[in-house]
Amino acid sequence: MFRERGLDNVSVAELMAQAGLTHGGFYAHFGSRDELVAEAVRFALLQSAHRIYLSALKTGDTPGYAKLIKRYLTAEHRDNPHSGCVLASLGAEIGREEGDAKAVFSQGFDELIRLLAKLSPERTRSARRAHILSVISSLSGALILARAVNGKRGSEEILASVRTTLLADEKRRQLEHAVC
Amino acid sequence: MFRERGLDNVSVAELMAQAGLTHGGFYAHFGSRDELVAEAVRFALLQSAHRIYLSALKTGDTPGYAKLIKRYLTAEHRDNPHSGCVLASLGAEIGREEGDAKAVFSQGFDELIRLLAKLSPERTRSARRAHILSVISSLSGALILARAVNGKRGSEEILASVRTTLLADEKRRQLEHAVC
DNA sequence: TGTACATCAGTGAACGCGCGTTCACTGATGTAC
DNA sequence: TGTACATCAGTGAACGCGCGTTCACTGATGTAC
Repeated sequence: MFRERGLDNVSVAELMAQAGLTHGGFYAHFGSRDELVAEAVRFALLQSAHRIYLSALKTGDTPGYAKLIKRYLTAEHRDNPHSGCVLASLGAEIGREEGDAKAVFSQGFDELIRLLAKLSPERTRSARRAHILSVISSLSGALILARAVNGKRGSEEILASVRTTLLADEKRRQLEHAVC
Repeated sequence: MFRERGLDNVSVAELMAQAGLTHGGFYAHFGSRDELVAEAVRFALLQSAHRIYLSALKTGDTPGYAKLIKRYLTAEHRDNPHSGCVLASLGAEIGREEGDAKAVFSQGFDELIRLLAKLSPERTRSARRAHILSVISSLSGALILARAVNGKRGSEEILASVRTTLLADEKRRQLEHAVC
């Protein structure tokens, strides 16, 4: 619900109703709404990390990041923020948060990068991190813009453009590696 | 104020107080809060477009997009969302909006891309658009992540990594152009 | 097996609060004569 | 130049509403004896 509507637009009552309960019982499970937000961010980030990593695992001769790029930048992902990447749906809002949510995000994000860095073909650890950070930035930025734009045409153009450009960049990168 | 706190976290009263007025007078200027939000998005987008274009204009032998990348991915930009790029600060929230704000954003975004596409060295119009869309996605995504992460170290790593990777990608792209 | 009691998730009314919006009113400004 | 009036941005109290949180209470479940 948070990923779909934003951190501010989900009330405790709605959320409890969705769980089939009434609002009062909420505080038997969480000390405050903020506490739940932090927990939700942790869960969504772990879920995203898990799925991103799985979809980026190499199979056959397709490099991991190529699969990641192709699966991330789809109309289906764009249209289903509720189950999609939390970086794209809540990243900006988490940046404005000050409490636990931001700390939880930071830690989870670092774990995600560490995980994904293993899939980069770069030679040094820092180069692998830089590579992955760049890919992740492109992907989340593109998804955000694809969601912000009105109308299918412009939205698809963003997804397709970034997908193509990113894959071409990765190919050139590989070529350079092969030459050197 | 919207770019700094998000579309939901600015009240009409606060906003009017900031303008040195009382809240009641608001409706002598806008029909509703939503109307103001749309107007604010239009203003911020025009401002961003203007500044991005100016900073991306070629000077001497530095390509336009290289300057854009270097100026966009700075700690100063990260720490000043109130005057910064609206794609990064409000993109995700605009994606959830349904009314005028989204329509206004879509139109302004298309104008921004058309403007920036002129600075791309690609040969065809669609290749220029694709190139610019990819750069803009990377930049806004990176800035969002740099803001979401807690602590200077991780945040600087994101900015530096994406800056370096993007500039290297652009160099490879140029090289390929020179060879072909 | 049966009884008394403790625990605690869940209920639903109530709270104080800040929100967007309305509205009767004010008072400075500009216009008509 | 002076007077009467219209206009309208701005004021501030009031509205209905939904919010996060509290709290006395319920009732099912598990434990002690």
